[in-house]
Amino acid sequence: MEDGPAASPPRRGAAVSGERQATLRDVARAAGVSQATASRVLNGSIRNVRQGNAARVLAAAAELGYAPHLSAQAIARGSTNTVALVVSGVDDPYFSSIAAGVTQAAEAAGLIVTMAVAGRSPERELQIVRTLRGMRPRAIILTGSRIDGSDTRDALVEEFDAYRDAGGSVVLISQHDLPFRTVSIDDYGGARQLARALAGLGYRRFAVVCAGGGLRTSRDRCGGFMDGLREFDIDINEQRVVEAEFSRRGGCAAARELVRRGLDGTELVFAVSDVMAIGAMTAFRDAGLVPGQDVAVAGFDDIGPAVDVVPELTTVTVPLRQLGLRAMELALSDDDASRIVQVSTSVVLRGSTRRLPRPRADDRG
Amino acid sequence: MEDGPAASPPRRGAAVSGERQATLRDVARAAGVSQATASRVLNGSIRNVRQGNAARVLAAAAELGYAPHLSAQAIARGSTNTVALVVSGVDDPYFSSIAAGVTQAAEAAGLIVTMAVAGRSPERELQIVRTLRGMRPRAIILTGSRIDGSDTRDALVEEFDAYRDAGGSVVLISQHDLPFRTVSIDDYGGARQLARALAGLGYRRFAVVCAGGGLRTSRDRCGGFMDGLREFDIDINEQRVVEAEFSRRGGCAAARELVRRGLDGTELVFAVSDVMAIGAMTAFRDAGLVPGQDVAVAGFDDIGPAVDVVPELTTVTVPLRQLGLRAMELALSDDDASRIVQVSTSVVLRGSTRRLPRPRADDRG
DNA sequence: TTGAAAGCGCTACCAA
DNA sequence: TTGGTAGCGCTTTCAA
Repeated sequence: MEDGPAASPPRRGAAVSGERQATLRDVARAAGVSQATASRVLNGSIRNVRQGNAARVLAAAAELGYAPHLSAQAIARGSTNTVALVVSGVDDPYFSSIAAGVTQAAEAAGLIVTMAVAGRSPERELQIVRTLRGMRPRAIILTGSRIDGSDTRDALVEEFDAYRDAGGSVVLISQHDLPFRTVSIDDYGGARQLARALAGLGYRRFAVVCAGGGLRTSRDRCGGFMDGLREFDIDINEQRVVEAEFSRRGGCAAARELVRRGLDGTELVFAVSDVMAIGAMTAFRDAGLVPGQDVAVAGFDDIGPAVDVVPELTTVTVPLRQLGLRAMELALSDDDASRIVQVSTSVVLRGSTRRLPRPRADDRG
Repeated sequence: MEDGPAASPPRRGAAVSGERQATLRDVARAAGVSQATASRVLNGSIRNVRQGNAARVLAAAAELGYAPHLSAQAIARGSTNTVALVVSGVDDPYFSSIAAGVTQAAEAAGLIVTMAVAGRSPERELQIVRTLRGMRPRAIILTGSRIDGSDTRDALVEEFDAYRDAGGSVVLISQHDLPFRTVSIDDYGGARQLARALAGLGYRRFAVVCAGGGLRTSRDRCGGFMDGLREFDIDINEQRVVEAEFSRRGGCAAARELVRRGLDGTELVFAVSDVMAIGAMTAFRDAGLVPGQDVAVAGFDDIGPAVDVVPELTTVTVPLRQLGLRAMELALSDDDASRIVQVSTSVVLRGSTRRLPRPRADDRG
C-alpha cells in the first residue's frame, strides 16, 4: 500500500485481462461491435467491414493480446491447419533431414507440424496414429521402415482408411505395400548399383552389416547388394553377415563382432545405413584398423556427416530433405489416393572405398 | 451390378460410415445410450457405468473407428495435451538432441509435441510463438540463442507474458535475460574452462571461429574463452578471430578464411560450436592440413558426431538430451515462474588437441 | 455493412 | 447409474 497510488495492483504489459486468454467476445466488446464483425475483421473478409470498425477491432485485439483459439476455429470450420509427422527418432540424421523437408514445405503452405516419435515400435506407431487422427490434421505423414511380420499392419491400414475416408490424406515415406500415397526409395536398386560399382572397383571379399527385427528397408538393401554382387559371381559367406540394431551403436557392435569373428581377408564392409556405417568405422578404428585402408566401408543414405568422417564415406545418395518436401506435396495434392513417387538414388564413391581414382584421397590417410 | 448382391457399393474396413469421421453422437446412438454415457465410458469414469452399456459403447467406438476430436475436447475441457517446441532448425544435431529429450519427456507425460522451426530469425520466432499460443498448449518451450540488438525482444516478452498470465508455462532453453523459466548452459564458464585446459596442455597461439549476427551464445563462449586465455597472459590477435554463419558451412568458410589469411603459427582453433568445428576440420583437411596434427581444433556442445570424426573432437560437454528433459520438467512444475536451472558442462579432451596424454592418439593420424 | 443465432463435437453439471 | 442440457470459442448463414 505504500508504493502504488491505487489499491488494486496493476499488471504489466498489454495483457491486462489477467487469468484468461482474451476471447473474440472480449475483442468484440472492447471494439464495440458484434462477434460476427470482429470475426470478419480478424480473418479474410475485412473488405465488408467499415474502416473505422475494422481499425477498432484490430486495435482491441492488439491491446488485449488476442490470439484466436485454434481449437475453436478448427471445430467451427471443420478443418485444421495441422500436419502430423510420425518418425522413428528425431535424433537420427536420417529422420531429422526428412523432418526438415516436411517442416519447410509445411511452413510454405502455412501449416503447423506436429511431430511424434514411434521409435521402431509398431505398437507405438499404431497408437500414435490413432491419437494423431484425433487432431484432424490435413495429412498424416509416416516415415520409418515397415517391419515384416508385425501384426499391427491391418489395424494400421484400418486406421488410415477411416482417416482417409473422412477426407484426411495419408502419405508414407519409404514404406512399401501399404495402399496409400507413398514416397518411395529404391532400396533394392540403389544397393544393387552400389554392389556393382564396388565390384567394378575390384573388391571381391565382402561383409554386410544389416539390421535385425524384420526391418524391411534393411532386407531390401541387403538383398539388392547381394544380388548385385552375384552378377559378378561373388557370394557372401554367412559368417560375414551380421545383424545389429539399426543405429550408430548397432553399427559399432556389428563391427566389433566382425572383428571378433576374424576379418579374415574381408576387403569391404557394407552397412545398410550410413548411421551404422559410421558407427562401424569408429569401432574399426578403436580396434586398430584404419577404415578405407585396412578395410573399406560403404553405407546408404548419404546423411550429412558422411562427408565429415575420415575417410569420407562411400554411400548411396538419398535426397532426404526432398523426401520430406515431396511427401508434403503428395499430401496436399488431390491425385489418386495411392500414388507412388520414387525418388532417385545414386552411388557416390568416396575415400572409404580406397581404390578410388580420386587424387585427393592420398593427402588424407 | 453383376458382382454384389445389393445395389449400394460396400466399403471396405471398419469405417463404414463414409465421408465423415464418426462423432461421439454416432457412437452413443449405435450403442443405444446418451452422449453423456458414451463420453463417460470413453474416458476416466467408466466405473460409473453399467457393464453392459460400457461394453456396447466400446464396441460401437471400435466398429465405427471412432477417434475423439481433440479440438472439441480441448475446447470443452478448457485445456489441451499439447506442448509446443520452437527450435532454430531440426537438421542440426544440437537441436535434434534437445528435441529428442523434450519428446521423450512429453511422451512420458502423455503430451503431444508440436514443433516449429524459427531458423535464426527473431521475426519468424515471434510470429511462431504467436501462432503456437493459439493452440493453447500447456507449455511453450523455446530454444535457440537470443540475438543481441533484435527489436522483437519486447514483443516476445509481451506475448509470453500474456500466455503465462492465462495459465501457460514458458520455458526457455539457453536464453538469458528473459524473465521466464530457463534451462541455462554456462556458455561463458564452459568456454573459460576449456581455455584453461588447453593452455594447460601447452597451447599458446590460438584462433577463434565464432558466429556473427549478434548471437548471444557465440559471444558468451568467445568471451569465456578469451578470458580463460588471459589468465595465462595469452591474447588473441584480431586477425585470428573470424566470424561466420553458425553452421557447418560457416565453420568451413571460416577455416578457409583462416587459411587464406595465413595460419602463421596458429596452434589451435576454437570454434564456438561442434557443428562449426567439424566443418572447420573438414575444410582444413581439404586444404591439406591434418587436424589435430598440423592444427588442433576444439568445439563446444559435444554433439554425437564429435566422436565419429577423426581425430575425435575436443569439446565442452553439454547434456543436450537432458536439456530437453529438464525443460519439460520445468514446464510441468508449478514452482516460481522464472526459475533458472543450470546444467553443468565439462571439458572433454580428445584427439583433436594433440598434446594429449592418451595412448591411443598415436594409432590414428 | 451489421448483428443474432445456430451450430461444430465434446465435457461436466445437475436432476432424475 | 443415467440423460438432459448448458456451455467452451469460434465461424457462418440469414435477416435486417
